[in-house]
Amino acid sequence: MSRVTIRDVAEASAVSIATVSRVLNGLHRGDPAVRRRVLQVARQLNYRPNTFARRLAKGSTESLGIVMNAIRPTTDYYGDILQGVEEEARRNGYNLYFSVVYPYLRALGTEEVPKGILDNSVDGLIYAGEMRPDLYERIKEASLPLVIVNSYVEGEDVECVMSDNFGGAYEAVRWLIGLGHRRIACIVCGRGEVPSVRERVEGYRQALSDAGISYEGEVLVDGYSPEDGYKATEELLKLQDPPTAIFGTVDEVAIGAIKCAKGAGLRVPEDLSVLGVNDLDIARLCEPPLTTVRIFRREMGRVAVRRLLELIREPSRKPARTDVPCELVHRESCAGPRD
Amino acid sequence: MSRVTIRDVAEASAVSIATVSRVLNGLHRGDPAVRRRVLQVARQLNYRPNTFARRLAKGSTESLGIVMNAIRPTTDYYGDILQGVEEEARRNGYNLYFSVVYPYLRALGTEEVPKGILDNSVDGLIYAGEMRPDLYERIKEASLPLVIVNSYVEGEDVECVMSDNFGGAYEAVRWLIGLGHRRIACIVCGRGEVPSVRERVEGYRQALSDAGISYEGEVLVDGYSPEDGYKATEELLKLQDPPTAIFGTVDEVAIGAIKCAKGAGLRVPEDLSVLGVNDLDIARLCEPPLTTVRIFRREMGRVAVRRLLELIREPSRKPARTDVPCELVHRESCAGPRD
DNA sequence: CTGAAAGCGCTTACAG
DNA sequence: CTGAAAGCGCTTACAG
Repeated sequence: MSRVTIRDVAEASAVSIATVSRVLNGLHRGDPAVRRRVLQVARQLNYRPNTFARRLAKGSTESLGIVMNAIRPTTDYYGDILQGVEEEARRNGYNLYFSVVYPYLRALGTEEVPKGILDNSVDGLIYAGEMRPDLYERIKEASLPLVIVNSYVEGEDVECVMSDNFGGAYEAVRWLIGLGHRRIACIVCGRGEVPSVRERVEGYRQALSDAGISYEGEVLVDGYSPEDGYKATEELLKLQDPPTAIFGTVDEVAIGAIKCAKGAGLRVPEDLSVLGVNDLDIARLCEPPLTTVRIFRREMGRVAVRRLLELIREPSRKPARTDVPCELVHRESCAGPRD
Repeated sequence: MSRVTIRDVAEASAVSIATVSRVLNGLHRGDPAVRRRVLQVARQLNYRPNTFARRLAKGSTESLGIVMNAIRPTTDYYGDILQGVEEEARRNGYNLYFSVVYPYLRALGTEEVPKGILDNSVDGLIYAGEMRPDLYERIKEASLPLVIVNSYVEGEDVECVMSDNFGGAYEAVRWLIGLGHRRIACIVCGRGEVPSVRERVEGYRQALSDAGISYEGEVLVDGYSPEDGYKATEELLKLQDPPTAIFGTVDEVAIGAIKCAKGAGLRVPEDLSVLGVNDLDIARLCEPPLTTVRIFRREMGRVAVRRLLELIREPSRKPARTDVPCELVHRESCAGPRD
């Protein structure tokens, strides 16, 4: 690219490269006229320092890496996290390397790990989504500072940023109970195997039991799609004691539940209340608009970067979990039960 | 991070650092036993070459940058482009720097340009979205190889990757005409000021004029949201000769149009056909599911990387435009007109 | 084939 | 305060 180096600037300003370096780094304490001259020459020559030389000399990369493990990193969920991470990284003067872990590569038995992320080109790593064990091992080997977003590693002491899944679910279901509902069902995505969903289910259970309610309304589904929610709702409506409200552990299944209910001739929310989690864009657009537990995804991304920078500065710090609070968003898919 | 250098590996294997370097780069032609030994020692020592030293020595960065200019880079549209770019960059052994240009920074008068992207840390740049003039100037100054996705710079010779907006719109509207529609309206997002929308409108017009139809049905709206589509449709339905079909230049406005029509007591598609462009996730989920012109966003991202690598290898190549073909996706929001 | 050495473009003690 | 010099960790002609 640009072929002008610090040497060119030094010659043209009649000073040493050391002085140029100092001026450019704001470390120059001498004659202001010299300072001004160097700056002007640098601008004139369109000088751009070589990042790699600088990093080699300084020993720090001034870069972070983000790795996302999501079938599709383009949904609101991961996309918003990414944006939060980018914002906060930039605010702190860090570049950001972006990479994706493709689940299908694992299926193929490939050990593919993002090139350049584990090879010293980064001061620390943010990992969003379910952690792959092989990757975790490599990160540990490299003793790379790490923050996981929206997941963690069972039995390992690792820094992570989550939303307050338990609290959010608990509040939401308690509110449903306050509306008069007793028969509240729960659609459990991914068979409840993922931490975030599991925690939401726990919040749901706790709210019921704190209210002295016992109701057998949990349905496990494999995925996270409207179709999954649809099927689960079909089952639920066949129950001898069908629910008056459904808590979907994810907006998508809640939307599938609405579709199914409407197809069965039920009105939402008059005949059936439906509640989601996440507040994706579609939650606002569906009919009726979905009442849901909002998760502050960008904030989670920002917090993750802050934690990571702390970890980089103080590697001995004990890893901890940070919960970003949720918020119940009232829209039109919930009301009191009729009976 | 890792403190073991090529020198350590050399000592432990009793060879020179030159040999280690050759072995590690697959350039070693000597004794296979030596090769094996070096490799083994490197693994044992958990040696990771310092990327920055390597890049400084080689003179190439093996990195690309992607800059996205979107209010929210997390929608399907830009998210999918990003994923395509990441895939193809990785496939070619390149790291990817990610950055966002925030429109509000421009509004604030800030000249904020992604740090580290223009300062030699990248071999080339992919820019998705509307190009900011100040940024374009800086990229030109740095003579950084550039590919723009989903936009271009008026009057400048710049490599770009677009979807075939004209062709996609043309085919879609022609199909609507084949169904028997004559009064086909068009909701023009962003007042038609953005290239992609403008091209879609041109395709719409051409299809009408090729069929000998003249109908005054274009409505300009400011944004790209369902609300914009809703308002536009209110206007259209008040017309003395209301349309029997509406072509939304973007899925979101098409969805707003459906909502408005249903609210006004019209059935979709029986009383009004609605057509979108993009095939976002919501197109499948709304009611009725939206017939739309699918844009292959990931493919656009992949193509952009290929073009960029060509440009890097052959900087004298004349910049050109690549169109990724679209595809009409038939769902349930369109039918023949009643009258 | 292999090693000693120069060089990539910076930063930063170290003298002066 | 400022310059000459060493050093960051690699790659790669250049000799041998």
